[in-house]
Amino acid sequence: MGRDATKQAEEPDQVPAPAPAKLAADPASGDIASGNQRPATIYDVAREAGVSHQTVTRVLKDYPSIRPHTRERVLEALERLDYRPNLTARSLTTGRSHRIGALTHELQQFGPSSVAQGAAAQARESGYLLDIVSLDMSDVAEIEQALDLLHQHDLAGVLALSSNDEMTEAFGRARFRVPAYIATEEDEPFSAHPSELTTVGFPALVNHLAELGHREFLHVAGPEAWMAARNRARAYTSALEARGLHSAGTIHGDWSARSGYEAIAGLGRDIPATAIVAANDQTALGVLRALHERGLKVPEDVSVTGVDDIPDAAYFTPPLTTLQVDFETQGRNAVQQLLSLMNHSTAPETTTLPSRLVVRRSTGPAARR
Amino acid sequence: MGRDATKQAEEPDQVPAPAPAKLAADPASGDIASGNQRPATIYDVAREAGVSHQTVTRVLKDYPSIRPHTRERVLEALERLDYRPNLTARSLTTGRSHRIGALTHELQQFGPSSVAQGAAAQARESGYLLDIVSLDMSDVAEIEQALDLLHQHDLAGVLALSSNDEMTEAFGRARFRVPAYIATEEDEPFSAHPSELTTVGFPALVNHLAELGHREFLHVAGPEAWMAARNRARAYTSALEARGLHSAGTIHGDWSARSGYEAIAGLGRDIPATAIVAANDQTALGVLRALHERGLKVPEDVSVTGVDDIPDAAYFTPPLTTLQVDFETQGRNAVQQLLSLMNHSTAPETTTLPSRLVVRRSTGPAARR
DNA sequence: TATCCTAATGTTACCGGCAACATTTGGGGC
DNA sequence: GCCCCAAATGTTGCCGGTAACATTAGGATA
Repeated sequence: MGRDATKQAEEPDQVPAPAPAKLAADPASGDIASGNQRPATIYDVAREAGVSHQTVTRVLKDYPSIRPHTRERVLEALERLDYRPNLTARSLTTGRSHRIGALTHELQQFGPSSVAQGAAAQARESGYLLDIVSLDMSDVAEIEQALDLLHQHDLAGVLALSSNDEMTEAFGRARFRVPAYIATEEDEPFSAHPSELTTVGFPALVNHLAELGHREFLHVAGPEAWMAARNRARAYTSALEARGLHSAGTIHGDWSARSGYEAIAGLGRDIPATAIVAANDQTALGVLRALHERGLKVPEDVSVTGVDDIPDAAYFTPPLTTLQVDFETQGRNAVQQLLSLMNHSTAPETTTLPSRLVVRRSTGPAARR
Repeated sequence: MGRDATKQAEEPDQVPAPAPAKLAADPASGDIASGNQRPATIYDVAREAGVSHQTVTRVLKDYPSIRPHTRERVLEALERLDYRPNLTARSLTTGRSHRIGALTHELQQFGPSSVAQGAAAQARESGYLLDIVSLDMSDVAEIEQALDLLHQHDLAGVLALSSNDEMTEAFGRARFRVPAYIATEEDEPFSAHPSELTTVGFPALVNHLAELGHREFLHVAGPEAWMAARNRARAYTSALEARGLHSAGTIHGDWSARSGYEAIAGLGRDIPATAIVAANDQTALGVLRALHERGLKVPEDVSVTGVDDIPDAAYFTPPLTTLQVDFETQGRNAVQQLLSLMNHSTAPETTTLPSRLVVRRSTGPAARR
């Protein structure tokens, strides 16, 4: 991989570290006004307000029976000392933390990182922090080791943001002491309802292609061990069947442009389809490249579609027709599901934006063969 | 460290519907074999071994003076009860946690997410967990709110993984109680050493273009508020100057393909350069698209280069000449720097792979104008 | 005004580890 | 065999909250 880097440091009040560069941290030394060295505890507040620490707790939790006068004083003390609860201490007694562990894979990819982004945002809004552990999902042992690590950290729940069979297996084996949830794009049996891609996306995509006259399709899928890949492949197939069309085949790739390229490069002299449906936009990019090198024009000779609608897709050559996927909402939903498990409440009806078909220039009338 | 892994792409999943996917909460049955309901504490272990809890602690920390016989028994008890330290409790007393807060932006972008990935991996290998907070960096108030949240969570340190001026400002204002470190690609004054891009990458890139006969260059940069964008722009300029060449201008974009497209689309009838140096590959993709729509051929009419070497770059039309950037190592280094700050040890000499020039087909001999 | 009862507030214990200090060993020197 | 001291191990207290239980205070009642 490449390289390059830079960095620079910064530093706190008390750390006499050797920091090379310097970033303003604490210009002055004697902080009188704001920062007291150690953060205030409920005991400090109690002393300040002239009450017991328990009363402070009660005020903090809006306990009903507290005399207005007392509450007033406590609130003032809280304000004056700029009290912030120590979440660590709280977790220790309550046994509940406010952190959610999230396992993910290949964070560089647009999908997973978008899901993570959404999950992190939702977690934050719900008062949680998301601990992200990115790992090599092909190694069950590594996944289990990661789960073990998460356990020690006393999390409120564990989330699997992107998942393949290994992850499912590791999750199945793990003996969680906290709620755990696997977010997946797969339909049954993992999800009560079929995914938007299955119900809306692929049918719309196939419809679009069929109306352009295409009758022969080829699918370049993701890795078989991935639930999302299987699901998309299945959605592809069933959408074709629903229209009485037939797939000329499915080639498994690994979501990358390279694998899309190789899938097409590996075909014989003739391409057995007029439309190539890639499982994601990256793969489609590789397909476009391979077709270009074969001297085939898109969409005049072959139509190509992707899934995801990554920002770059609109700038491919040609711009890619694809299915939008709302990753961010997926991430948010996953967190909400987990939170509902944690609260033993019924799972909220999550809604995802429908998987919309975005038609660009990579699809056109089927070529006469 | 860096496993190079050419990646196999991957991709997330979508949680379309509510459907409690799979969850494993403790079946709450009688776990006999492995999992005891509550995890064992040092007190449990002490009882099991017939010693005091403090002796257990000593064994755990390899305290010197412990009779072999005693140690033996404690070790056995630890094993038997499958003891795992409760990190929360430990943090409470020691005042040090094993979590690092990381602020980042636009996690969907390849650069930031790769940095995050590397940082997460390094953190894990060092026994830490990375708490990622992804936020809108343009809002100083939001950054400060996030920092506040992080503070409550009692972290061992705080890291800014991708940074612009707002982030710097917020960091400067924040009164950290723990070490904090800003990872950035910028050279002085933020980094002791100039970045690899400045010393190696851009000179090599400009050299390559100059040898192809290019004399007129255009730079499509990242957003001005981003340190990395400024740094790359500066590296570009100084590399040109070093060869006595001159830049025809710098247009600021926002790292996206769209901004690359608009930068070129917004130019007048003539493009004032034979080589366009984009600040990153995405921007370059947009540039390629815009040139294509103008009927200009790459590299026959104009040469285009990027920076980052994202996996897709090799499949652009045409495949992109670019500078490799080792984001993962950047992330790892940032964590190491932070850890050294935390330990009051001298900052480790971090090494990054040099920024290598990857020549593909988007650059060629300068067109006669 | 004495009595009760509940509202209001205070005290104690505990979560699980760690550290300071206290106490018990055991082996060498005499 | 006795003493002594360092080695080996034990006890106590504390980190900052929360919860259970205890106590006090004040108004209503008699």
